[in-house]
Amino acid sequence: MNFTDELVQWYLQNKRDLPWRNTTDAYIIWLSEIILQQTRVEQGLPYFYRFVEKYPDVSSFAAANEDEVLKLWQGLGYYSRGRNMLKTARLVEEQYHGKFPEKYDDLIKLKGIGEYTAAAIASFSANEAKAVVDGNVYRVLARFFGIYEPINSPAGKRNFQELANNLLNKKNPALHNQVMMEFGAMLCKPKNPACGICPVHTSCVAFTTNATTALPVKLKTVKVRERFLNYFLVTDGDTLLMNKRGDKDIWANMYDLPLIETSSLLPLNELLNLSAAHEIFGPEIKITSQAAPVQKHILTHQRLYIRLIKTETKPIKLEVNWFYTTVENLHSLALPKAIFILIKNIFNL
DNA sequence: AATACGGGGCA
DNA sequence: TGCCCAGTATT
Repeated sequence: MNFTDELVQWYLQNKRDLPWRNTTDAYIIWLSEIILQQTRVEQGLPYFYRFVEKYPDVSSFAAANEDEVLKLWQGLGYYSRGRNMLKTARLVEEQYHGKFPEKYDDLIKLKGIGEYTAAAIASFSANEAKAVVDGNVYRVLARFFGIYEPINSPAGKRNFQELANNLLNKKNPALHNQVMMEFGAMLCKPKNPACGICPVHTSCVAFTTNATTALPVKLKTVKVRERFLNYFLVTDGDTLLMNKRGDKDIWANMYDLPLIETSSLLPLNELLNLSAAHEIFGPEIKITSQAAPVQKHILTHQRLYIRLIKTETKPIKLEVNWFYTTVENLHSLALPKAIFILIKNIFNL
């Protein structure tokens, strides 16, 4: 038996009894598929029952108002799904006279229905030969065939869809699609896959090369943190106040200036009214100038908004890592690029 | 081509 | 915490 035939046998013996598998009503399948987008079956199940009960057909859904739909959706997340459903129900009621479309090319045009959902509805309701590729299918294919191409790159998505299409059993697309997803959800799980009882593990590249935990590959979006760095330039022209940075943060052990970090860009007067500012300079701070406009500085994981505030007020208290140095001596201190840029024009560095 | 959009389960 | 879940729309 080949790969997919093995999985069909596994499926027939191990599948869950899920309510949307007992119908070919495109409307009911649509309900289930929208609810299950990025949502675990166990979490979506109670919502599915409530929606079917309240809106047994497209016409009743189309007659609902948005508040009502969103109330029923409450707690499920991704609320645009609910809003899009109402739009789609009304459009189907109008243009399809209440009969939910079953063809992929019609479905893909509807709000809230993308490639996956269109393929799912078309195959489950009318056995149209379209292969579904959801998170489960990505994982099963990446592992079994040992594909290291990222599943969330445009090229990767195309290639996995193409592979899924080639694998699709054209005689029974509905069964094939259910098999692939159920296998991924129940056995070839993201964590702790049950390879020991897997019917195809001897021919699975990931299993035989001990790479199940490495697959599928997913490009992680480097999440960029925003930080607002308010530096104070305390100088008489010949000396200035410096800070030696700690070893945990960016620019570890390098030198910058007295700093107040905020979680947003504060107006200058609000900044100077912070208790942090008062602790350093006392209640009366004389600002010479905001020496530079806010500078944007891009790091790999951080977006820094940096500004320099020049003051004549001497701090009433020095932090442990603060010290006065001469402008001459700046040449011997390791300054981050952003800090160097900030002060180079002031001291003709 | 990236990012926003949610809440929950799991290691 | 970080990852992932029967993805899609928007910028």
